[in-house]
Amino acid sequence: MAKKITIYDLAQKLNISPATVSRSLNDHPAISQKTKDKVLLVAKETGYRMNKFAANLSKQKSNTIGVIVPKLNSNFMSTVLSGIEKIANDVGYNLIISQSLESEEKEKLNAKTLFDSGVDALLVSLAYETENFDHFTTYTDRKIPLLFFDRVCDLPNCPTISIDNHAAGFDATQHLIQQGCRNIVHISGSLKRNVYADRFDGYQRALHKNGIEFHKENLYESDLSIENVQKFVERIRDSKHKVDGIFVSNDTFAVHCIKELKKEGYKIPEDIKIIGFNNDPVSEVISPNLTTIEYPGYKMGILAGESIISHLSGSINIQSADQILIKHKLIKRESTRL
Amino acid sequence: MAKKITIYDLAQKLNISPATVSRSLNDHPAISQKTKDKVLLVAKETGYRMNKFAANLSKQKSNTIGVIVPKLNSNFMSTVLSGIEKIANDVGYNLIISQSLESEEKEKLNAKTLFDSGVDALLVSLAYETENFDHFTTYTDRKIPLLFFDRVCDLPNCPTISIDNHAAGFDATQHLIQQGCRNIVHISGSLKRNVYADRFDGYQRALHKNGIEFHKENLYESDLSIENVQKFVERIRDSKHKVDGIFVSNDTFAVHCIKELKKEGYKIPEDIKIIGFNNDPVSEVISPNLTTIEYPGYKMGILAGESIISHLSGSINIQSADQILIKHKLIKRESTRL
DNA sequence: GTGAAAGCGCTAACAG
DNA sequence: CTGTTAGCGCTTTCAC
Repeated sequence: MAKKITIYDLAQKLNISPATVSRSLNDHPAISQKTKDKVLLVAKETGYRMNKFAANLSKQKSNTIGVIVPKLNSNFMSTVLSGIEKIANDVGYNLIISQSLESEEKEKLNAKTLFDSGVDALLVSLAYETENFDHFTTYTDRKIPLLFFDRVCDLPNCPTISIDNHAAGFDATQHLIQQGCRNIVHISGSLKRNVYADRFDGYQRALHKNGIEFHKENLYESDLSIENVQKFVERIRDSKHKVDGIFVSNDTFAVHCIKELKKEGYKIPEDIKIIGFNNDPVSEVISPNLTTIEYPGYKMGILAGESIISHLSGSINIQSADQILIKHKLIKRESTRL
Repeated sequence: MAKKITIYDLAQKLNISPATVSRSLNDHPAISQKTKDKVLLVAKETGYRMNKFAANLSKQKSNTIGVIVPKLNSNFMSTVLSGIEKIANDVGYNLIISQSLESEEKEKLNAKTLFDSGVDALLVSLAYETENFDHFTTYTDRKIPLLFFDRVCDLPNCPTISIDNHAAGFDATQHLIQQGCRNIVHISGSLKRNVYADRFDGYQRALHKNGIEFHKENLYESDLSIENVQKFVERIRDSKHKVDGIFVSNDTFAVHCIKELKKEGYKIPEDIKIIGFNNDPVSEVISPNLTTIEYPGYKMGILAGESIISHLSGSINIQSADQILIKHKLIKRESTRL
């Protein structure tokens, strides 16, 4: 059982040529059903497993898709991956997953490694840091399908999948305003990334539309790691103008803000209303429940997977660089109740 | 730029043999530094990228490690993966990750696919369902390193990495007893899996040691999906003997139990004390904070990665099937306060 | 419908 | 220290 058996072994056993074996195994039309059946049978009996390397080398494709994500261990990202994996697996593709850990350097490295590994396509969600996109030209140059999801950039001919962060940011802020907030702080991630920049933009538009002036000091930019919560809460507490609403670009951070604010004696939502982003499971655990924007990660994964697969199978023209926008939804809960 | 350039091209350009090029590229000791430098230079200039398939085919190894997990999208699992990925990436291995979605069938399929993809090693955390382990013999037969983490099984010569669930279950229960609980319910996952079976065992031992009789009706077995929360809470409410403590094998479930119990009018921890498992981030978000057992996922990932890598590099004898136990820790919080 | 033979690009034993 | 020469196992023209 330990010995590797090749198509030559099968050919010999059956007294036919390796070529015929190969064709049978691949269900080639020009082979009689009888031969195919014979081959398949012996293949099964002998426990034949085809050597992917040889096939790949010969065919120049790998049946694998590379994925680069900032971090594996976030609820949102692993949900997306789960969706991608489902699709890929269903159609017989393997997934090579790597994380950039928010570092541009590592992202470059990952891109290179995955290229060398011969992935047929690449899915990426950008690192916080990334400003330069040259490491992707290797792919675009050779027409290897490249698709960005969530944290996207607008490289030519690269499909993107995300929600309308612009509109989502607007909706979130508008909701706070409707609930009576007038001095709203926005806690954002790196504005280099579309997701945060767009939300911030939506926030500003909402303020503007309601005749509320935007104050620069109401924008808190950070990497959204919860070490910053304390600092930000102090900043809110010490703010000259009483803060009555907070729009946080991330549920985890929002939830920890609530905890910290409660410790400081604030009543949520009476004193300050808070809205988060993502609809992470934590948002329903915190008390008061967190109002948030639903960001359907699994669906995003499914769509990303399907999109890249259809590119690969050539059923869609790669040139038609589509931009898929997934619908978001405002989920009203206690943290912004009147 | 789009043309693929091979070692033959380099050889020709440099007027040396392809073999020398190959050796130089691989930093073979028997090549003069001068030649290496020349080769490397031209390689860089021409944008040479080695073809992994050819190398793999020739070397009969792939530099990839397969991973099968039940679900990608759980905080614990993605944390573990994050650790594995870090190690793998550091030493130049790729990770092919697939999920069984708790199905034995899918696990079998994944194992087969990964085998066909030529992974050099396999890491697996078992599905809920899995009862038969024959799909792994393909690996053991061919001496492909196989390692189980978290949800393990005791196949011969397969290293395992987990915590001492036995002891952890004991500690959790003992803590409840110390806090005055006498009628403790245990909410468990599938007892087919070591992690749950062992914890249950620890629970029973603790009861026994304290002279408390175990009642079968105090064991609630399920798949721990939160749809069951309501049902279980009703069962607790309607229990003949007043339940005063709950040991839940999973923080997410525990947290939702707390929410539901509070709705039912129970005071936590006054009426019922609760302890969870894993130390998921949610455990600190719920009010009252959840007492739990810390289960260091990242560390587990790191160790799993290191262990498999050292097997692969032959520095450790695969036969010495080690069992690595990671230390757990009781984290006391409000949900079990006296 | 099937076979012969030439690669795919790299590695490694064997010579020198 | 470097070159020669076989493969690795599969696919794929081009014949028959």
